[in-house]
Amino acid sequence: MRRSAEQTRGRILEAAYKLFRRQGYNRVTMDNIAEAAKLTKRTLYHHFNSKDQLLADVLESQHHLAVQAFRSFGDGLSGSAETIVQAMFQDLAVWADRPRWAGSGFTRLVIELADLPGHPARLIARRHKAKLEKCFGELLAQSGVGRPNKLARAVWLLSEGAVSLILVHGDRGYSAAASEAAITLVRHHLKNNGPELLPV
Amino acid sequence: MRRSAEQTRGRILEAAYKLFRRQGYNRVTMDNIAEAAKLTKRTLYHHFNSKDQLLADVLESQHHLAVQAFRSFGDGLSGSAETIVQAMFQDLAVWADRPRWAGSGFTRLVIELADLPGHPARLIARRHKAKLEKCFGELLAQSGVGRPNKLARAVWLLSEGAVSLILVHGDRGYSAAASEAAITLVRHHLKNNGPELLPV
DNA sequence: TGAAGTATACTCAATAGTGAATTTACATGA
DNA sequence: TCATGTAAATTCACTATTGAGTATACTTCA
Repeated sequence: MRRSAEQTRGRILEAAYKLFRRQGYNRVTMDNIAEAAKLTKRTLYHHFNSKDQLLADVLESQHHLAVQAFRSFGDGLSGSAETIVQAMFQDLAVWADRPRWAGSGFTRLVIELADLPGHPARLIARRHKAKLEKCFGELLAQSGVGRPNKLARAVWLLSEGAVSLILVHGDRGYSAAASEAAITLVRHHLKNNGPELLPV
Repeated sequence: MRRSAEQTRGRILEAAYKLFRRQGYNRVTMDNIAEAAKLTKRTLYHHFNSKDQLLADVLESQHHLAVQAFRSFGDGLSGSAETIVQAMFQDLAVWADRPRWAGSGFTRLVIELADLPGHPARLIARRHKAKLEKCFGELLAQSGVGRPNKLARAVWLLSEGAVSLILVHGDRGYSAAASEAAITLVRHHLKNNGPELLPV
């Protein structure tokens, strides 16, 4: 089955991501992944050198998917900064409401590996979060707000906080609270940094 | 050494917390803990039935310590809501600046166990976070602000977000951004909910 | 035929938990 | 006051299992 290599690889990445996202790194075994991808462990090792390597590749591929998803989310919007932020938290609420939701796979894995600063997965996760924050800033810039990156960061903080606290409490109320606080910040920001007539 | 039981137990709890906080649950072994507490694994099992049980007891004891610490933090303050919030983020910045800081042990463990909703450690962590948020609300109430719990939650979200993002990026700039956003929220809140002349 | 892909069946180390014996500190009786 | 019984505290050496990674052989397609 020479031709299916890429396909097999994809199937493994997908199965591995599902498991890592839900159960973290340590509690997922290579056997689990093999079973989920419907092949044997030996085949897994044919495609990936090690568990760490697999994790890194999984995050790399998810990174691209997430950036794409964010871009298409942004393309669907074309309103004020307030509209954008509202849509974002709306999305968060829907996302966090899924049955066995267990937070962002990236955040989860970074935290699990928090004491291993040099781990490749951490570097990828870091790049990922930075990229999304940047994309969000660009989206806000398009809406014409001044100092978009500053606003993006503040809103991003609320969103990350909401993810953490929803996980801890299982209470989606935190999403609404974060949304409200974010809107307040947006309005305040608009007053002080004004919507620029000529977006930079 | 009949009398030292309580002492030994304490030593174990302390050593276990240090390890769990830094390395999470799965990557810490009972042997590690025994070694850190300078005793054998069998003694560990004399004091605690299982690793899960130990984790639960560790969090329980840390919960009490953290609440005490927060209370004494609160007692040292007696200013406006703005002062309180500023002090809080100042504390966060100092805390996160410690050499091998790895975030809040509670958040970390909850996230690691995110897919095990019934785990006793999660219930304790949940109670813990709720309690701290409540204490924070009470502190704000003392400063005379209206709807203190609402403000507390918004600020708390920023603080949790900052912890996450500092962990991901190792960049303390997030603490400053969170602090600034929090101050903005406080001022806005004071304008709309006014400092009540007669604190409820 | 040959190389990519897959399977069976293994190795070796690590780890949660245990069995049984040993030591220690205190309470009690003489 | 001092021997001594006793239960708590501790140790050493073990089991059973799990999990990352591998040796080798078989299969399929170009």
